[in-house]
Amino acid sequence: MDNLCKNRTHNDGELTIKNVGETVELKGWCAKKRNLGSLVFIDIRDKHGITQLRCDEKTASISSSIRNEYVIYAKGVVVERESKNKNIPTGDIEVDVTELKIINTSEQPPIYITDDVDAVSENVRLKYRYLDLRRKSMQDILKLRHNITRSVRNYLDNLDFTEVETPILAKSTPEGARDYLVPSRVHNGAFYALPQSPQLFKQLLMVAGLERYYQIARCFRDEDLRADRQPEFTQIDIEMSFVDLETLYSVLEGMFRKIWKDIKGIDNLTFPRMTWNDCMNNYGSDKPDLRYDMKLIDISSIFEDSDVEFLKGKVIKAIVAKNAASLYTRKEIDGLADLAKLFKAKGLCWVKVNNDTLEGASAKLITEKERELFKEKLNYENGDLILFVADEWLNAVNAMGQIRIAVAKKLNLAKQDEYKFLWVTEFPMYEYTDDGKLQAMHHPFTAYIEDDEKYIQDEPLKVRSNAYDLVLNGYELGSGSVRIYNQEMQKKVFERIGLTDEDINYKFGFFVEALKYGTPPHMGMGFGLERIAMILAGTNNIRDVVAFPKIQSATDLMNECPSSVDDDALALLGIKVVNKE
RNA sequence: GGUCUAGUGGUGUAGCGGUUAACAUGCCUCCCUGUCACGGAGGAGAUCGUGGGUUCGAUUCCCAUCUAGAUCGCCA
Repeated sequence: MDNLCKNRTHNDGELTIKNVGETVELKGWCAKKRNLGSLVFIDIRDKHGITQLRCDEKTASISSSIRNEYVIYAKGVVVERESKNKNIPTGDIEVDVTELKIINTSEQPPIYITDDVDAVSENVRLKYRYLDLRRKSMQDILKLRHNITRSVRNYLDNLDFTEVETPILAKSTPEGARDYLVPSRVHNGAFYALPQSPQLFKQLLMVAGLERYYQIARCFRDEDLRADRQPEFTQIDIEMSFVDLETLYSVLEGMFRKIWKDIKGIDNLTFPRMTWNDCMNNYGSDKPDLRYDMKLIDISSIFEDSDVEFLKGKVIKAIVAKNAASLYTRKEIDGLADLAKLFKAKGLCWVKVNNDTLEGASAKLITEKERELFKEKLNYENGDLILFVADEWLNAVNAMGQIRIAVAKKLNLAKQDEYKFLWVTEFPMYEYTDDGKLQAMHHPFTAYIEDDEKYIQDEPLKVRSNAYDLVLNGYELGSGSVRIYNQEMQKKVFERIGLTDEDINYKFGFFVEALKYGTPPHMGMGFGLERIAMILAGTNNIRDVVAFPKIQSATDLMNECPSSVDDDALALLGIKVVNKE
């Protein structure tokens, strides 16, 4: 067996017509065997590619017993093929095998290793992830992730950033997402929490004087999963001291320019900015997909004096879906209405434009006089479908934002290979929870815009914060903010959300303490690595860009975690499980 | 926790109130010297997710449940 552990002379993707005549030794997996009787072709595969082995009578006894996914060794001479395969780089040659050995056998694989992903259900792929990852497309994605982080590290290293690892075992924070807890053996009844983000640590590194920090940081959130959300994920985490916001923007834009240049060869990215308020008004979303336009148009003024009760005095937002009238059946429009209702709108109005007349359920709501203004505002043409919602401002924009997305999807407006970044700026500082309590929209260490200080007491929703998101193609890539370094401002922010000194001390004691010791002005941002990878890989499923992902129930189908542990282990931790499944 | 969708040989699908449960691929045996998703002949392999109900009869209809996905809530 020993000689089977020797190096191979070549990998399985590099032999070409230039190598003809050379004696080579290859190793890899049997990807496919084609048995023509006394002549057998075997495709040997490693991470570099596939080479065809030509096995005749000399090796018949071995070749006959080789099955898919056996690990094999082949020695032979590179020869030009009689019939060539233009589809693979090694298609001009084959190896005329003189020596063939089985290094390892394989059970019949539950999945066939092919790049036709649809050939296997995702659950089977996830259960046998190590086989799934043999597929070239999956290995390409792992390399893509590697290339992203490599670009990030290269870029930030050149700008004098220091990568620092922050703890995985940390202190539970009482706000935000649910924490994953880890029981302490030494201190029974006490728990570590896995970090939701390195937020507090990176700010402490600014207090410490690192000035420029980054980390490819693993984060954990015990919340329900989504197509773009995993309970553990990786954040490109960045923080800077002694810079202004423009500098931060340009550093971060430069990082994305480098990533896209390195990976896609694209160097014409632009980074427009829009305030949160404009964004909500124009697109009904704080993460709009700008690959298509179809802005929300405000037509409230047209119906100010309407006799129709549910239009009068309401905020009315409309979209014009170009040439969509004939594409939507009544039933499909009803589906859109259901969607609008799901987002708290009371209903959805629609009209189709046909020969300059308005047709459809809502046409009768619009008087002759209003029609002129309607036409002028919306600038519609024959064949267009007009959809609008009348409601309170937030409900109207939210609902129409969702309608805009749904219509764009049906009309296939977004191009796969287009990349539209957007900075969304000036997020509100505060928001109300469902039970009527005021809370910080981002986090309570975010600085507000000083001009708005006058609103804090009486009109807190008008206070804008120095928080910003970077959005790409409808995904939130990351968010960040200018942090509070001024004790007075911090006090005001805490006070307004009703935190007493006691609360503050209990929740953020060590952190607030640290900020008292000469905190420099600082700001930063965190980006979801998986979302970046998803977009670059052209997938809309985060599991595709994670080597060993968890499914919607937060379990791992391969290693079957989480799992119960034996009573001794629990006793050591002072833990008793009450409702054991 | 809510809503919607799906569960049929190893894998991917079809089907239907009464079928020998179909097809492809994979697997096994045999034939084949130019294949490359090789081809040809034959064969094995499925209590149709689970439990109840309706029915003379259920894989099919109904209810429950489990599992998976999408989504709302949630994700400061």
